[in-house]
Parts: sequence; structure tokens; C-alpha cells
Amino acid sequence: MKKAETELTGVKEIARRANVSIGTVDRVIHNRKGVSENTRQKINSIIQELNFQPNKMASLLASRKILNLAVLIPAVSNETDYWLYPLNGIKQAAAEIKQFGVTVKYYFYDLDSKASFHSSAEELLHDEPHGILIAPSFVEESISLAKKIHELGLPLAFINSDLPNQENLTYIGPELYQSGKLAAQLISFIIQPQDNILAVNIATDLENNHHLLRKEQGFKKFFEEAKKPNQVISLNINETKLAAVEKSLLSFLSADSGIKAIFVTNSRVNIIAKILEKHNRKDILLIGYDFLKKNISYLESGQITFLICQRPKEQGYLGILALYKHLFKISEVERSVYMPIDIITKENYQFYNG
Amino acid sequence: MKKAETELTGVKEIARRANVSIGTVDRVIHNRKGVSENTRQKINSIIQELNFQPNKMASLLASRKILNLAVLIPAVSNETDYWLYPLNGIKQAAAEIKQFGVTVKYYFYDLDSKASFHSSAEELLHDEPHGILIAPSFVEESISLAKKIHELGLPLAFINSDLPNQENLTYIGPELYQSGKLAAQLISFIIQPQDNILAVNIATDLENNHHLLRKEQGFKKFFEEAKKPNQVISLNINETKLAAVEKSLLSFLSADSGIKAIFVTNSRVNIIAKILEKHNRKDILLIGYDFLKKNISYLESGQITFLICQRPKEQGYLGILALYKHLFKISEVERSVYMPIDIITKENYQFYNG
DNA sequence: CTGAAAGCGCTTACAG
DNA sequence: CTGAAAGCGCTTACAG
Repeated sequence: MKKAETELTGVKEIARRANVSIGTVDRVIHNRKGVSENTRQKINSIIQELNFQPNKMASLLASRKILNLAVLIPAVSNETDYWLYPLNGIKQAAAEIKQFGVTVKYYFYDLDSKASFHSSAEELLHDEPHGILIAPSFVEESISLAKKIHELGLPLAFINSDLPNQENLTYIGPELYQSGKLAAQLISFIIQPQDNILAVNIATDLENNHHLLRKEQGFKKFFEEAKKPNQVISLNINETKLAAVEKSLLSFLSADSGIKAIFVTNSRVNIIAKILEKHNRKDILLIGYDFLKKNISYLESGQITFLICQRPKEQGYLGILALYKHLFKISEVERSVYMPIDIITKENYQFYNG
Repeated sequence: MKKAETELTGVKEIARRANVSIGTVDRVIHNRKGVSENTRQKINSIIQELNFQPNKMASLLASRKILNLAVLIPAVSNETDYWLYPLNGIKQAAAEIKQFGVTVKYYFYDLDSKASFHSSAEELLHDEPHGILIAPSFVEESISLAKKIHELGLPLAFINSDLPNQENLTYIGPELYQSGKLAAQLISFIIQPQDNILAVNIATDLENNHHLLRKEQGFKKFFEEAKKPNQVISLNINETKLAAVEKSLLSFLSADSGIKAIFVTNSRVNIIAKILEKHNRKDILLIGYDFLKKNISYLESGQITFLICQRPKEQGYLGILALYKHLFKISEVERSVYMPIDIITKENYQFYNG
């Protein structure tokens, strides 16, 4: 590596040309007041002429800014390791921007407890971060939090699921409707015209899980548009215990149900897989969501054929970077970033990394 | 953003504790000689104790290092816009590390001309870059270049295709064999036991395209392992003009060929799509590679069902970052990074970004 | 083998 | 409204 040539650039050169001190140049660069319109214009035109870009490193070093980001996401639980992936993406981003004086603090909540969301949110606000990343699983509580954050004038990034009409900086996550259509397309490749299909929502609190319904809508839309003769039957199961799910599912497993494919609208597809395995129903095509260890093992055994996955790791990574870019004014941030919809099978999961 | 607390850290604090000057501390940090074993040990133990991490920004700023990277890849041509994606990934990485004094210079070559590869390579070497990224399309020529680069002691990253037994820093690209297996799996979901399958290699110079054969091997292996009854017929077409390809293909389009699926081992799948469209053969399942505009339009029309794609943009992005991380000693670089194998259909291509 | 000083390209008080 | 000086946390010659 060679040395940079000592070019005549930077604040010094601007100051020299404008016949002012570098302090005044700095004031103009940052639009600080206390500069006469005259010298401001002179300096600005020199900046234009030189196509001057301030050296970010020098600027950061001199200003010694410290930026604290806060992350509010579900804890990795026994039931699901899904949140491990966004967390890993967040950690990767945090490691990369640590050198710029950015810290990231984590606040976890329990997906079964609105109270835990609330108390973590309180703690977060108390710590007065400069930017906030949230996975807004509980709609009401998240809207209330988003409003407080907006009042404080802080940038807010949503990942994984979006909230309508909020003043957030950005949303990074899936477009649900289209992923449902994709699931339908995959099933339609494989099943026969006379086969029936079951679309299953498994959630204790479907109210707070209307994103599942969006997927189901897309799913049904595909069959409608493609004018497929198959019948799509919906089933809502508001319990997540295996025995309860099995009980709900049982009548659809009889021979005369004609069900030859099951679409599970979330990552709980492994519960259905377990039940099908128990009943030795390898003939039913099973498709669901998310790159969880449990789901992968059923992909390997063939009980699950497709998993749809929307890069949870990348969501976390991009969410943090969006806050960083916004706060350091590095670049504009897009209002919505929709993740690619990945299809995972037995033959490509080895190379997927969340 | 608040100011960092004035902590007692950094070279100054180390110097103070060790009772030496910061110059000596710097010598120890960078393993420069000219320090007595005694003080070296003392300083090192203080570094350990303080868990000292040098401030990268200050270090970069003070040393004024300039790093020039060189990129040797195929030019975007009329025939294929594939190389636009790696180029975009490279540009994105270049933009991100520009602030650290890294420049990236591009040398393009024509995929139909070994001479153009040679002359671009000469030009590249003449410019004496500090690190080099290559898409080694021509095997012999690339090996020769890789050897020269190794003699110069410069780090070399390969993207898109690998060369065996070279002293390169890293390879970032697809694992070909497995993508062939995935293609076979997708086909096997859809076709019937009595159907035949055609595996087509289209390349003027198959010698230099043995990566196509790796995909074909994986493809055949799947049917073998899965004990599928389908017959897989291989066809090598060493011309790329439509008329020539059509002529080669024609006998396989007859009704008694029983061909119900065609696997094209590279991005030229759009040529086959055009021919099938002309002969009105919507009944033949077509699958091939790469997110090209031409291919996408056949995905839309339904003439192509699946495209397999291995994140060309990310390959370029990661390739540049690998060189940067290596040269700035930011982190270790993995010898081989295999891309996820993405499946693109009519229902998810909208959200794919290369 | 070691130290003292100058400097990287900015920002930040402080003084006028 | 403007300037001069000190400093961010390092690296780089130079002197001894």
C-alpha cells in the first residue's frame, strides 16, 4: 500500500482558497449558523468546484460521537430458534459498525407475554437510545411504543412484520401475500386435479397474527387465478400443543377427505410433520415456513417438502445498517425493503445460512 | 449522540502504564523490530490486560494507506446481462469501503476472446494493484495469471468459478454438483415415471466449460440415488446460435422421444425456451440457470418453470470484501464460500435482486 | 533500542 | 461573524 499523494484537497485547501479559517469551512459544511451569507456562498461554491466529500473517518474521530442503538426482539425460545437468525444478523452488523463508535443493546421479550414486551419497552425507553429496531409482534403494544418513539424524534426500524401507518424510518421483512402465492404454485406443480388442499393457521392468538391470514389469502388467490380445480380448505387451530393440534387435524387425515397437501402458514409446520409421521402419511405433501432446526430435520426425512424462508438473518443485518446509515447521514434509507422469498428443499438447505 | 467518556485507554494509557513512549507501544502493536524483549513483554501484557483494540479509523487516518484493488471479469454483453450482477455487487462493496481509502479498478474481457482476457490481464498486472478479484472463465489463462499473482505475493479472490490447486485467498461462488441435484429434485416432483428427461449443455467450447458437466453429474446422480425410473438423455450442443441449437434439438421434440423435461446446464436456457415456444411445446418442463432478463421473461410466460440462481451480486460483493478484510487484517477470510442455491419461479422473481 | 515531535483531516470550545 | 489552538487515537520519520 502506498501513501496518498499530498493533494490539495480537504478543509485546508477550501479554507486557503476562500481565504478563511478551517473553522469557518467546518461551519458551512455542517450548515451551522454564524456565517455571513457572503462567505457561506463563497465556500459552498468552492466545495462544489472541488467536489469535496468530507473524510468520514477523520470526522468521526474528531467528534468522538457515540451512538447507542436498541433492539427489541423476541427471545430465542425452546419452541422456536427462529429469532436466532435475526439476532445473528444484528450481531454481525453490530460488529461491523462497532469501529465507528456504535453500540447495540438488546432487549428481549417473550412471545407469549405482552407484559414482557411492555416491560422491555419501558427499559429501552429509559436507556435513551439514539435509534431503535423492533420486531413488532404485538400490534397494539407496538403501535403505542412506535408513537412514543416518534414523539421523541428517534428513528425506528421494523423487521419481520410491518405495522401500517406508523412514522417509522423503514420496514425490512417479508411481503406475506406473495409468499402464500408461491406456496400455492409449488403445491400446484405436484398435486393432481382431484386432490384437496388444507391451509392451516396454528396460533393461540390469531388476532395478533393476521399476517398468517395474508399468506392464506395469497395462497387461495393463486388457485383462483390459475383456475385450478382443487379445493382449498381452511383450518384455524388456536392451540400449539401437539395433542391439541392432532385432535383438530384428525378428521382431515381420513381417506375420504381427499387431502393430499397441507400448507402451514408459519414455522409450526414441524408440529404437523410430527403428526403426519406418526400416522405414516408420507403421501401428503407438506409445506411451511422458516429455517428452524426442527423443520430442517423433517426436510431431511422427507416429511416436509418445501420450506419458505425470508432471510431472517439479513433482516436483522439490514435493519441495524439502516439505522446507522440514517443517523450518520451516509445514505437515504428506503421506506420498505421486501426480502426475497427463498424456497428451501432437501437438496439446497445445506447452503442456506438463514 | 453524546461524547465518549474520556476513558483511560488507547496507546497513551498503555504507554503511561509501561512507562515508555507511544512510539514504542506502536512498535509492539505492529510487531515491528527494534524493541527489547523486556519492554515488548511488558507492553504486551498490558495490552492483554486492557483488552486493547487499536482504533481502526485513527490508524487508517494516520497511516494514509491507499489500497488499489483490481477486478477482472467478463464484460456485460448483448448475449448475456449476467455479469451485470457481480459488477453491481462489486460496485456496492467499492462504495462502502471507499471511505477507507480503497479504490477499485475494472478490467473487462470478452467471453468469446481469450486474447481479450490476456491483454486485460497484462494491463492489470502493469497497474500493480494490491489485491485482485478474478472470474476465471478461461482455465489455462487464469491458471497462468494466478501463478504470476502468487509470485507477486498478492491476494487473489475467485468468483463464479473455481480453479483447483491454486494459491488463491478465497473462492466465492456456487457448488455446482449440488445445484444439479436440486434441478433434478425439482423436475422429479413434477414429471411422471414414464417421462424422459433431456440434459443439455450449450457451449462452443465445452473444454473450458467443464463446470457444466459437474452440474450434469449432480443432476444424474439424483435420479440414480432416488432410484427414479426416468431416463436422462445427455445432449451437448457446441453452438449457441438459435438455428444450430434448434437443429440439434429437433429430433428430441418428436412425440415418440418421450421427453417431458429439459434441464439446461447454464443461462442459455432462454434459447431452448424460444425454440419450445416456437414449436408450441408448453408441455415440456424447462429448467435452467441464472437471473437474466431474457430468462425472466420466459419465466413470466411460463415457458421456463424454474431458474436456479446463485446470487451473482453477492459473489461480487463478498469477493471485494474478502480482499479488503484480508489486506486490512480485519478478519480471517474463508478459503471457500459457497453461495446458497436459490430457486426462482414466476411467483418469487419479483423480490429477487440478483 | 527508545523518545519527542509532527501530522493524518477533521471538530470543538474559546476568544475576540 | 471569524480565527487560532488544542485534540481525536493513531503512525511516521528523525534524532539520539
